[in-house]
Amino acid sequence: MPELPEVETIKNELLPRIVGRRITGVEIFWYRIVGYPSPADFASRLIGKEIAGGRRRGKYLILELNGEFLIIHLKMSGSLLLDPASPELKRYTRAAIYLDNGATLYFRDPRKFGRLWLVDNPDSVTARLGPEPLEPGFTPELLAARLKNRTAPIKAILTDQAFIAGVGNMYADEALFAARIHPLRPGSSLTPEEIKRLHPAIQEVLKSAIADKGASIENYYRPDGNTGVAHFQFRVAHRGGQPCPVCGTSIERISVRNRGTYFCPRCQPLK
DNA sequence: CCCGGAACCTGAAGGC
DNA sequence: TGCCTTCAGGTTCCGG
Repeated sequence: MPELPEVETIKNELLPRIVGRRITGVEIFWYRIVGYPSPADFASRLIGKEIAGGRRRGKYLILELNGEFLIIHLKMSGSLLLDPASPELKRYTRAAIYLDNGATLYFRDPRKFGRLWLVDNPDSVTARLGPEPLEPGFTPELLAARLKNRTAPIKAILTDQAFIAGVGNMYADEALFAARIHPLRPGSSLTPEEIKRLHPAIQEVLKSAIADKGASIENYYRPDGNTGVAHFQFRVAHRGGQPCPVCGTSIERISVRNRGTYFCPRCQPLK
């Protein structure tokens, strides 16, 4: 599932190959992946546009098209593939964007949750997002201030995109393990010491995963069709029943807000 | 404002 | 073997 490190990897690997290219054609194979405008307008307005640059905001990829913005969210199972070597990966293509150098950008998404928007102002899509966890503005003090008055489980808070942008299910579990905090602890109950551990833990798990080109759990592929290796570094995420790498206790799996949540009951006690 | 649960999807996995 | 059910999860929407 693409979270911040996966989208960052896609951005890093895709942009050098598409910036400066002009869009010559667009096909939509599943209309509901187009969030705005209508699929027909989306396609006709894209044709002729040049890809001038791009950036990431949370889990969104934003392509700049000289005054307009193509915004992409991969949700659970989406990939952006640029002429992948394996023809197998062209299955589940929901949209194709043809470029003036003969390359094709495939939007692959088996579960059809992904979305594409073509807008004049990116804020119309991303305005609700909280701070970027790897930007200087995300400080321990900001984290502490935002946790006040939050009674939901810390796991649910960390995956709330309005709280922090880009952290999803896997990296929330990894950060809480690194900070030795039980996922069900109410946000406002965290002590100053715990917040001091949690802040760098969030940044470190994200940076480490970016260095490993993302985690290939389920359907994550890089633009060339390769996978990432970050999941081999996971200490608790998706490791239910395996021994904790710190103390050997069996990793537990519980459900928090209907999301699979992995933690070590000994390293992350509820108290 | 904040919290929790349903809905959107479909392939994979498990039960019988 | 095969049908049926359940699960997975990012985000939005809705009710409390």
